[in-house]
Amino acid sequence: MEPVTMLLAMSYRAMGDRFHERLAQVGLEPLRPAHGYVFRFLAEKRATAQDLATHLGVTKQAAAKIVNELVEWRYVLREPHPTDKRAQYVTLTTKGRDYLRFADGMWADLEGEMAEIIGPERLDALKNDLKRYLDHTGVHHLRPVW
Amino acid sequence: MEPVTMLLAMSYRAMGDRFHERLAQVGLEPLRPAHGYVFRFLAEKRATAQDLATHLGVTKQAAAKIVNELVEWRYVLREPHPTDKRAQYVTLTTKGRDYLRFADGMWADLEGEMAEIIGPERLDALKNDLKRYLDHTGVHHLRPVW
DNA sequence: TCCTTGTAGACAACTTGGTTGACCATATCG
DNA sequence: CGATATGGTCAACCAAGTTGTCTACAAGGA
Repeated sequence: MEPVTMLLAMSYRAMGDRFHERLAQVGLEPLRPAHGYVFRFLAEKRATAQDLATHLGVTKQAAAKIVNELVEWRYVLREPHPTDKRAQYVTLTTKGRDYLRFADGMWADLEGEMAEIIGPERLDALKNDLKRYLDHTGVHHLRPVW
Repeated sequence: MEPVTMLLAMSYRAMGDRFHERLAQVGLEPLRPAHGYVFRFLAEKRATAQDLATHLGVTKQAAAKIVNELVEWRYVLREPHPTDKRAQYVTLTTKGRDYLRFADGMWADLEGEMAEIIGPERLDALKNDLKRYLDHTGVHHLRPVW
């Protein structure tokens, strides 16, 4: 029997691949997981590039690159920081918020698909088991660089 | 509730991190997942660099780099192909086989740890559910580049 | 046999997504 | 006010892959 590690990795990959397949079908830019992480972060609070860097667990330079891409693609825009003239806030555009809704819907679809296959009650049990494992091992935040 | 995708990714990462922690403790070279894949492949059959490339799902050049590292670190060695003067077989050294045993033991330990946390019967169910999902989505082989 | 076509492996240049280091302008604290 | 810390940018580097090219050998006809 295959080790759990493999099964976890493969399942994650399977879902991720299906996600990106559909992304490509819709003709969207090739967004990476890190971008999704940025969107979700920005949806909750205003943040500077440095805030994003901290949240993503990368250097500010790496975060700046990501922000640059997203600005070019019109998913986010920079606006002046009200009190700190060095800093700039990064905020979601309408396109950015639309993408986030779209992505959330798709993840939900994929999870629903899984529920159909293994049964909703098994899915629930599975999620609970994984959460208990994570709780025990003390992993609560995950860098989006996988 | 967090989406399954996140939970799968985080659980995989948690196990992987624990694995590499222990690797580092033992003072071994910083082997990546791809290396483990190579070992497991070589343990079963003799293979050329090209065979490995196909198995790993990367170009032969990328496979050649990996083989070079492993040769430097004395985990594998090259020997002439008996019938094809172009090709070379890559075979595990004793050090390579030792590593493989060590790694297998550690993965088993980590799985045992998970069994303790969520219960052996839940672990079993979880693995079965994931397998059913993978079966359904048609993912049977996974490239080690995650 | 020879000749064409295919393939294993090496070498080099490029790409991607990160890193470190240096710097400027502005903030902040004693 | 002055020393020190911090946000953002620029530039150089690195790691792990890619594509493209080349050589030597293999293999299957004509």
